[in-house]
Amino acid sequence: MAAFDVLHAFFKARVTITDDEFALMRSVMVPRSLASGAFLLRAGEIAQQAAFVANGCLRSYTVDSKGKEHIVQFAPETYWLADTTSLMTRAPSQFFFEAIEDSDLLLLDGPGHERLVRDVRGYAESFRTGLQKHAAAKDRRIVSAMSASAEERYLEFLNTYPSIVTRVPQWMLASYLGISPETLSRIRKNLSRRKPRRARGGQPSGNENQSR
Amino acid sequence: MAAFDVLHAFFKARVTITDDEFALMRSVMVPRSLASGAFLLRAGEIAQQAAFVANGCLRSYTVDSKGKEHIVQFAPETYWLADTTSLMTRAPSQFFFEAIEDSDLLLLDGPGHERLVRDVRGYAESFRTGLQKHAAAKDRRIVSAMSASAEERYLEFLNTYPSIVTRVPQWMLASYLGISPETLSRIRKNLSRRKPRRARGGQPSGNENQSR
DNA sequence: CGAGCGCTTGATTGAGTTCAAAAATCGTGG
DNA sequence: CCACGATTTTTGAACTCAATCAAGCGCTCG
Repeated sequence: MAAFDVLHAFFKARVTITDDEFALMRSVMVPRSLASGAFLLRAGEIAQQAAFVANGCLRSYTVDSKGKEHIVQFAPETYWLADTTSLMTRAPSQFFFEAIEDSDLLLLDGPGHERLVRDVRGYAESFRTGLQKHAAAKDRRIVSAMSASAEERYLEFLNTYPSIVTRVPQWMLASYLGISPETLSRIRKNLSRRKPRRARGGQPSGNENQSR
Repeated sequence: MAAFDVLHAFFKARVTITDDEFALMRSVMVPRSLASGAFLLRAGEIAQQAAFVANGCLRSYTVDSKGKEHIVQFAPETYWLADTTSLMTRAPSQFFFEAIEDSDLLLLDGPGHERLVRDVRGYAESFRTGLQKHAAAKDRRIVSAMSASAEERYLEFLNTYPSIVTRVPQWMLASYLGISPETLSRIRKNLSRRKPRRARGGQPSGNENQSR
């Protein structure tokens, strides 16, 4: 599906938006494609715009003082990705935004965002609720990182983002969960022993139980 | 200092605000005092308002599935405290907000907030930058929780919130850092051996260097 | 077709937890 | 102001989870 169609579907599913309003969005957002492995932003650069992921998937990560990568977020289709701190303060970013699949993005710079907040009611609304959900998710992740075991965190992730698990390499998942690839491999082995996997060619089981 | 004076100082230090605007804020925010140990919000209740802490200190915490407490945030004077999720969705909160010192608050309900966002330029501005800073702090805490050792996290906290360390009991600090009280005690012992503390009353003995 | 990358498996190690109990500190009533 | 009980904090010992180090295997992609 074309990038702007994904965007349109995204908003129609959440808020009411007129054709005029969408035309405005279309005029301020700039399409851009990234090949898998290409970067939208590197640490040290100053972020120029936020991105709506229409197709594909990106990851954002930091590199800590010991040179180790830590994945902060995955952003598959219909996710937004931005370093708002760098964007607003013009300070160098701490993050890398890298496409991990061939991806289509729609970019929105600071003035464009202001324009949409002012002139597109549904945008402002969706932006606000998005921030709020995002903040709540971060709180949960903090508590989970500090209190849950590696296996519990993996199972949580499985429940919360079932679609992502199948798309990203295991070592990225491990990085996101804050565990070593070896540990994740062992966790999966244990789980598949205890709760045996459905056979690999069989009927679609249909039970992707929805998270809340 | 009286609660509204603290609020006034808070805004004057960050944005420009007219007397009329501040009069409006005064009219929509409701003072409330909490004795140490009293709750502003309990898990299961629906949050009714955000709070500005003018004096004292609160903590917010959740209780996980195993019945263990996890402190999510400390809120000393000039901090804001709110469960925006519960506030906006009218869903039961996951959090407890408890005063850990006798505290003076100024409460702001949903409509009051909307009013201020609309009519007080500086409020909307400060609200937005506040959200942004808060989100960035959470990202840092996530990465830190996943990558740093207990000692590193403690030192980070010491640097970031030096004033809080002296005010809260150690077991609360441990809960915030996601480590056991015993571990925090041992960390402090090690640090004071390595980077000797000023002596408590007696002669400084000189050489504490009995390394392991 | 070979090299490298990702995943697995095993062995070892270490940071941090848990359990238990002593020592220090705090607050409250007499 | 002191004493007593209740929290906190400290200390010790055993144990656990997950990291690290080290091979080995199987793909794929160049």
